[in-house]
Amino acid sequence: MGPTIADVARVAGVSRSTVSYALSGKRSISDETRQRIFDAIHTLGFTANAGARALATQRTMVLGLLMQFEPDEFAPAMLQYVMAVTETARLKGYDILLVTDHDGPAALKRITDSGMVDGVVLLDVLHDDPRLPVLRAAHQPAAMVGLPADPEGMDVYDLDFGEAARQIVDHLSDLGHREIVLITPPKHVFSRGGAYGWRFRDAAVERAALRGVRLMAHHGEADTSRIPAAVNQVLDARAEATALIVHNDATAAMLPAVLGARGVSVPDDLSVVSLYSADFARTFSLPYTFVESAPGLLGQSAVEALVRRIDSPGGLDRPVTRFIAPELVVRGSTR
Amino acid sequence: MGPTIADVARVAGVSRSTVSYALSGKRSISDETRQRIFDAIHTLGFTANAGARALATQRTMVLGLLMQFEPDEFAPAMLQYVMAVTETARLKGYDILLVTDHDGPAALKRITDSGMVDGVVLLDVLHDDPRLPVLRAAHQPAAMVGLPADPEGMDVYDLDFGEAARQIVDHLSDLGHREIVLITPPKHVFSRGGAYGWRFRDAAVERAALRGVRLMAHHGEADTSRIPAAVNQVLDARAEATALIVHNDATAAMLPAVLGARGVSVPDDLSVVSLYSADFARTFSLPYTFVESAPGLLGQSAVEALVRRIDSPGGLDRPVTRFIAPELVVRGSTR
DNA sequence: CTGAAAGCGCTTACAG
DNA sequence: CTGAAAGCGCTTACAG
Repeated sequence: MGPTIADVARVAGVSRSTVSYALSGKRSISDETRQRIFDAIHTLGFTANAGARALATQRTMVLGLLMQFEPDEFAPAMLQYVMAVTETARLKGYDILLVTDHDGPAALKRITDSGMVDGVVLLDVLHDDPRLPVLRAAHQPAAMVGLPADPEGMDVYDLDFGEAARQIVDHLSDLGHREIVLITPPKHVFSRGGAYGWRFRDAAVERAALRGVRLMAHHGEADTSRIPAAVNQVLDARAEATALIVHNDATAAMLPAVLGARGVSVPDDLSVVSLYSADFARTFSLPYTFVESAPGLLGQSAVEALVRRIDSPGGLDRPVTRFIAPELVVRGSTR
Repeated sequence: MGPTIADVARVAGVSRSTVSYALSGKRSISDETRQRIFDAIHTLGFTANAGARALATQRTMVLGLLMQFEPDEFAPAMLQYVMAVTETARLKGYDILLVTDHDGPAALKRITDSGMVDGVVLLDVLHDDPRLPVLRAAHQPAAMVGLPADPEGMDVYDLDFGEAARQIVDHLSDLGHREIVLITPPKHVFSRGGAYGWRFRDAAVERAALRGVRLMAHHGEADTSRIPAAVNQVLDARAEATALIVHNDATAAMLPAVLGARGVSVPDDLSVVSLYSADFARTFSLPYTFVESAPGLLGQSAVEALVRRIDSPGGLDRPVTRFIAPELVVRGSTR
């Protein structure tokens, strides 16, 4: 195809190894020689072949990004992870192989065994994620977003959902609310093993009890077309509730329309707090007080940890589970 | 790292070439030998190294997907292209290298010159797209979604926006509407060179003139937080209008809330037609009559064309520009 | 039906 | 400061 390192060597009148060293800077080269080499590189338009380099160095400079677009998932939020991951990877010199196969374990095995990537980022890790056994067998560096049951040996980054729930309940309780409704992620998120669902809910329930507040949790509706009816139903059933916590992107996105149609004004009739990213709020023009879910920070942290681990193969530092501290952003939807 | 083809050969008691041929099926092998080979492969857990294979075959089985997440873009719609592209690629045996660099031409040159991919899919191609010169110089198979000024030598897939506009105008005109407002993509889409903006608008204007209908085009607002005000302003200025055409995802997503707040009921007070994908409509629970923008079909077609071209390097068939025929889906938001 | 060997395009000890 | 050579792990003509 394009020119090879041999062509550059010939034009510059040096050996291939010298060209290689000029490229990598791994040994000193006389100014004059280096000049000739880079001139040759320029006139030929040479770029090193990635495959050959990977074969020789055992490094592909590619990271795998494993995610699944569940058909029943609310996709817009996923995109923010993708953006953060690809951007951070590029900053560190890596490209991203995007893997969305329905069969996650098989896909992971494929890209890992064939040496296509130097490491993998797993998104939306489940409590008992079927990809983890594959990962452990593969002995590939990995970083994940989402807390598995057994994070041993893995770098895990996730929001501290428990703390997020406590902050929100405290905030509402401090304001005097005594009847709170919580809309959690849809049922299938729980049964699939999305731990963030019950980590948030259980902490909210516990904290509410501690503070003498009544908090009732309801599953959010997965089918967007049925969300308005579902929200209305919950609100009807809990007429005494003065505050609503929404831990579900799809419901949050539709809430202004639903509450508007219902004639409920926020925060006069109802205080509302949600959990999502500021970007998400902007896209959907959501005005609610919220806890930042920090997809950008999580994606970035995961990639940085992964790259660090790739760079120190010995494993200098032990793998960590790190919880991002949640941050409550008051926007005036509560009183 | 893992076992190599040499390990398999040794265990099976054959030569490396025989193992390779057993894998590829490119020459006949005795049943007994093949059995021994696959046994060895299984017990060793062998998977061919992708880099080595790519170096030998000049094929990486990876496609580059080039897209930009413009900060001012409404991202949710982008995701549907990504899903269609990755899914179709996998079906054809390819993986996807996701490239989102802000400097598109440089990124394209990088992955192309280094031989990381066998071909590229360009999304959101502009009228005078700076990536095209790079592509032509690279001599890499490519397929694009979005119509460039000069598609010569390129496989281009795009919706027939002109026809979409005509169908919509005809539909409204047939229903008796004589005053129509069109909200186009934001101004920056036009100045950036997103041809779909003016292809739709110009066709709508022309068709309206032909049918004796007044049609006023207004740029959509890019800043989501300012969309409600912008829509209200347009509607105030065109109080006589009985129909609204929305060619802007962000505005469409917020339209139910905006019209609801305004007390406008559809289709009694105003007929509404939009242009988006059915998936998008579902995500945002949009009830409007619309023309399907077909991101799934476009992404799939582009990948299939790309793979075809990769497989027939001679270039058996000439590159084509193919417009997907738009399809009007009546949902009862017009009368 | 099978094997020995060259080659894909790099990197990196080993020598000088 | 620079070069010759081996090696990374595959594939594929060339021979038999």
